[in-house]
Amino acid sequence: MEPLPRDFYDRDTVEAARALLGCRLVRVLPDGRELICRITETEAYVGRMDKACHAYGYKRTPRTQTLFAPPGTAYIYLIYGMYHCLNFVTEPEGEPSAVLIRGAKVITNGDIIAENRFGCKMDQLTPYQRKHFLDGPGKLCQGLTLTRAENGLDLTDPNSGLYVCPGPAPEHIQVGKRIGIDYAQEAIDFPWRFWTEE
DNA sequence: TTCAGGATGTACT
DNA sequence: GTACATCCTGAAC
Repeated sequence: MEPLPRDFYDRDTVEAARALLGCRLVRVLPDGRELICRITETEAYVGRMDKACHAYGYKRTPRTQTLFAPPGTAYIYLIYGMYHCLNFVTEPEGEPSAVLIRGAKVITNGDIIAENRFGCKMDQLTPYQRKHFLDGPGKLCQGLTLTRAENGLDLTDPNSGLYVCPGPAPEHIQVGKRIGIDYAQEAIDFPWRFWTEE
């Protein structure tokens, strides 16, 4: 399948966050194996005016540098010292904005993802582990072996190791406040989190 | 099913 | 030194 073009990301971040639900996230490992899942949960972050965004007010630091890259770039950072979060840069280059990928469902190679997450095959997981398999940003990155080494990858390049393909849009989309941004004052209440049960 | 606590490193004040 | 776009475990209910 063809990766989504740069145009897909070159637009309003909140729109992009909605549009990404149902799309296929493809991670190509160095050995060529493909881990594919369906995006089920996203959040929008807009540096121009959103206090929850790392690059709020166009703040440029070594970490936020990637947010100023062209749309369709992967922004991956370390959180809480142990986990990583995957984002897709959006809007025209120079507008530091991105969509956080918060959750997904496995489509192919679940056993490899389970190995990355828990060190065992899919069928060894407890019901709890299975139910909450990739329903968090840290879990997703752990399952797909995404770290800061993958920060800056070009999502429109099928050879980059990480790209996104179109998928069926979900029929029902839920909307709510974003998670874990209690410090962000008025931005706490922005309804910029989107998810689907499908 | 919910809850508290700890793990862990870096960015930035 | 403090906060952080988190996750897992184990105990209580």
